[in-house]
Amino acid sequence: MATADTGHGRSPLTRDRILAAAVGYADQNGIQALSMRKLANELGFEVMSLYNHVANKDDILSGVVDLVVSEAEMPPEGLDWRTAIHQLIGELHHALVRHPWTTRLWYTTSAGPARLQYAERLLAIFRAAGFSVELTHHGFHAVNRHLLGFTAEELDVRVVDEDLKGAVAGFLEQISEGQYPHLIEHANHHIAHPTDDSDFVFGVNLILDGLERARGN
Amino acid sequence: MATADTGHGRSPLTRDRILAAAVGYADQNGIQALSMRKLANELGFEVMSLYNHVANKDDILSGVVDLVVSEAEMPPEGLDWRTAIHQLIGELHHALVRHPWTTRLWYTTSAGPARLQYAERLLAIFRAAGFSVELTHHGFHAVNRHLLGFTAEELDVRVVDEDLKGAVAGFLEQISEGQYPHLIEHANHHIAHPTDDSDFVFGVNLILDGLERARGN
DNA sequence: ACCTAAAGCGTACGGTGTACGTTGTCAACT
DNA sequence: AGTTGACAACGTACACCGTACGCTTTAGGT
Repeated sequence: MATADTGHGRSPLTRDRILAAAVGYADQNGIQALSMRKLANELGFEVMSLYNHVANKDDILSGVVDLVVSEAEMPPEGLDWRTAIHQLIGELHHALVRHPWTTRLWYTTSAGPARLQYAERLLAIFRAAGFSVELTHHGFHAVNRHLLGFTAEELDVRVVDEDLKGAVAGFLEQISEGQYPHLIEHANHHIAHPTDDSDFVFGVNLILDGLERARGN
Repeated sequence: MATADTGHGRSPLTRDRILAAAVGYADQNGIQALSMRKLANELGFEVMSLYNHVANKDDILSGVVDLVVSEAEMPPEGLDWRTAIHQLIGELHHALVRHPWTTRLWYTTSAGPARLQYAERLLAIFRAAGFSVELTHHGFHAVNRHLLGFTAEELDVRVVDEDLKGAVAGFLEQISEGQYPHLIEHANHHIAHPTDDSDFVFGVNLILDGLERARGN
């Protein structure tokens, strides 16, 4: 036989197989629907067998986030620093959008190798561009916040989708005629100009421009 | 008797009392420890009695977030727009820090009146300052991202607290000697310069400066 | 004094994560 | 070739979760 098996006619369980199945399940049914039982069932094993390969559910959650992050390609060396940053977090942004449930897991899971590598690279780009440790610190966090926050809000709005006009504008007008005029204006802007990648880029440039001016050039 | 009671010697349950107790419990034990049973026990009632005053647990979670947001005082009218924004989100920042579990609930709960009022006010300040709908849109989201992201990261780091040196720097050096030099530099910066409100303000100004330049003055 | 509507109570159901003891199946060694 | 030991898979069991539903108690209006 080509692969080892357990005698039940299926290849053995693996941490990687478990994590991959978890990502697939979360993509399909949402992260809140993911349970150890359902995941085991998906894989054709019993629940407790998973625990031979992962420590616990938190371990799985941290693992899947890292797996998603690892989908983002690192930019090539030698790029202009602004281009490098745009490429780096653009890649990550797309990975997060492909797996929308990742953002809400970001701050509650521990960082794996892929996330550490991403952070290392982002910091390295700033430093190589001549920014001080101080400004690099601010830039790193600002870019991170933008990445996570933008993606979270984008997906927040996307959930409502077509119901935006009915649910938001209608809801607001119903709650109190004219009490939230700017909120209605804002909602209408969302309807007229759906969020896209150019909004993401705009936010990044807001930060990068500010950093450049902060170091005085 | 001064207040109506149920004959068991305690005043009747109320949505507000439930929400207040939930905030207290979450402050004490963390939001993940909050269950309907524990909350009922805290209040001296049985679980199902809560459901006479709140729709379900999600309703409670949305309610407590709104209660926390309502702690933030609105800035007085007539302020310089930048000062108004700094005051508004500074207040909100402090409210979120007082109840650290709020940030992770932000994007998963539905907005109540306090949150709507906050959004309305923030948008109004931008518009009154003469920003276009378009730039107001970007500004609103950028400031929001900063507020939520900064607070989340700040609390993330605070959890590790004293162990920062041992857990982060030590951990990284152990994982691989010199593989993450910039990450170590970054961690050391965190140790040497603990995050404080000036970092928060720096991030806000990065955004506001960028917006001002974007409209061309 | 009676009736009614609301609030509190208790039980029960289907789900969760995971500890623990048992069983089966390989790999290595005698 | 036979034995043994490690380890993966299994199944049961436990404590907990959110909440549906029916019953009991209470307060207020007549």
